[in-house]
Amino acid sequence: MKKKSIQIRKEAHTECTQCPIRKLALFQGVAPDRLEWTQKFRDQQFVVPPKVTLYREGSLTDYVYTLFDGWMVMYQTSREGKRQILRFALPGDFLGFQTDQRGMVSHSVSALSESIVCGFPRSRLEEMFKETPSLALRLASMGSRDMNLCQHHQAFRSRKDAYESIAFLLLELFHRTQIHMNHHYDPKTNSVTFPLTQEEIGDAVGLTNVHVNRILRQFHKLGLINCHHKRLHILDEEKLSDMSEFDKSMVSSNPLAYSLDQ
Amino acid sequence: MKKKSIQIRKEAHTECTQCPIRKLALFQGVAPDRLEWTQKFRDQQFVVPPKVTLYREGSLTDYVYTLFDGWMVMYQTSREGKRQILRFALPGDFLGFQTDQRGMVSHSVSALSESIVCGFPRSRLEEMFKETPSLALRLASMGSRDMNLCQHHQAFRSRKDAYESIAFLLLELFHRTQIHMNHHYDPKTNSVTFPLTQEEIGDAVGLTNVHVNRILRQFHKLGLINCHHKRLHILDEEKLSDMSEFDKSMVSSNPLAYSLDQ
DNA sequence: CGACCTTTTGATTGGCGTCAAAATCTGTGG
DNA sequence: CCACAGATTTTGACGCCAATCAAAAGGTCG
Repeated sequence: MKKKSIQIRKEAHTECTQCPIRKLALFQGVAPDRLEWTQKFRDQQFVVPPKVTLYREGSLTDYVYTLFDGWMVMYQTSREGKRQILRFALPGDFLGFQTDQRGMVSHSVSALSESIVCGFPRSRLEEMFKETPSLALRLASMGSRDMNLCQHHQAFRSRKDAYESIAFLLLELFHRTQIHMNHHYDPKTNSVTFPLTQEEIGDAVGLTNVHVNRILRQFHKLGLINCHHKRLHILDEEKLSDMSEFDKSMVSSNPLAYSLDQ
Repeated sequence: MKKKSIQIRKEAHTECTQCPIRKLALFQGVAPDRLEWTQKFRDQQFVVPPKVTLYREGSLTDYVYTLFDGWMVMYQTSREGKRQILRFALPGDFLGFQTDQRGMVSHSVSALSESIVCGFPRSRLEEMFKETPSLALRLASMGSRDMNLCQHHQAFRSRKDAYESIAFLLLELFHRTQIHMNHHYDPKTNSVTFPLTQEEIGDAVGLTNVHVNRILRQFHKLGLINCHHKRLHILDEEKLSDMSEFDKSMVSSNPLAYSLDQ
């Protein structure tokens, strides 16, 4: 196990332009004066190199995080040491809020590609909610989106075969990538950067890498996708969407309760 | 399809002693004066007869609910009309907060046994959060518990075989029932009331009723459980717990972030 | 160039779905 | 209290999707 230590960036000021907090989903729609106020709480930015773990399941974390750039995985480790991927975190996602009743996070988070995260002291969350109640609602709403996705996976797990599961995951990531990482999207080829290995896809949808490979080859043969060199081309979104019952609205970044949104 | 209309109880005052709001998980730990204040928002109590739907997926609900008494199911309906059970709601559970980005609830809720729910206007949630920020945190925490459970199911879905899935569900319900429905628990026989059919179990864990039956018969033969007449006896919790990697802490009712709890 | 990771392909196995039918339980009306 | 209809449980035979085992063929990076 390679284990580099996490680097802490000095002087967050210079980073602001690179990663304007304004663009992050969590803070969208918060009034500008409030926004400045929340900036006070911003604590430290980290660079997390690939394969390095941000936090490990079972630990008592003092921080919650916002992912600024990069791809990360949220996973649990089974008794036998196998990695169970819960979901992939993309820029704008919030990490580490969920804990069990002892305050321990229930999953680990590692970087797939070099990632930049922003830490926020957990102890100040309540203070922040008091000042900016809409933030609490927004956090809850992001939680709802995650919950909806998670529930969807749970509900359709055994009804879905390998084709459906994989098609769904590809579309989910394809769309989520476009929402917050437009610079990675190439409209000419309808493709996005896609750093996952087939094994990681398998760990996410609950299939072996071998079977994932068979399905992907099929998709390629049928002219639905083209996936090479860390780049995913969607050639026939229509068909993929049909076979997986994928609904864009499920990955929308702003699932706020309607009556609270006005 | 039988379809009785939902009865609305007049004069909530008389119900207070029956279903003291003080005991509900959502309001545990809230200061008494605040508690009175939240009572203002309590709106209507409903009795939902068995098989009647409280709300249907895709609707714009004006209320969120707390389940006071009874068993309910949260489910989604697939394209082919099959019911996909997400989870079972037990007294103390909060229902209907999650919505998608259009404000529509993503699941339906129906009563398994005669149930009593308490409606709360969604439009007043923000107001309430402002007055009582800890309530927002508590709501988020309950959401975290659900999310943890949901994630667990998602993560281990394909690693778990039928034995493990069913053992886990039985233990989950066994413990959750004890938390809020102690009057249903019989320490003599280590049993609880258990209104689920084998088909409902199957819909929840993603197996056919036929296969659920085979597994339950096995469990019975091995002396692990005894399930008859709407009553579940746990005979060998040790073995069930081992085989399903069940952890009591996952269903604990008070999963509040540790650093916020003081 | 060599070690290691990832992708690809084939052969075999097994868990669970599907289909079918019988047995048992439940409750409702006469 | 019995009778009967519908729901639920139980059991058997058979088939298929994806796991497992094995091994070869690229790819990538130091």
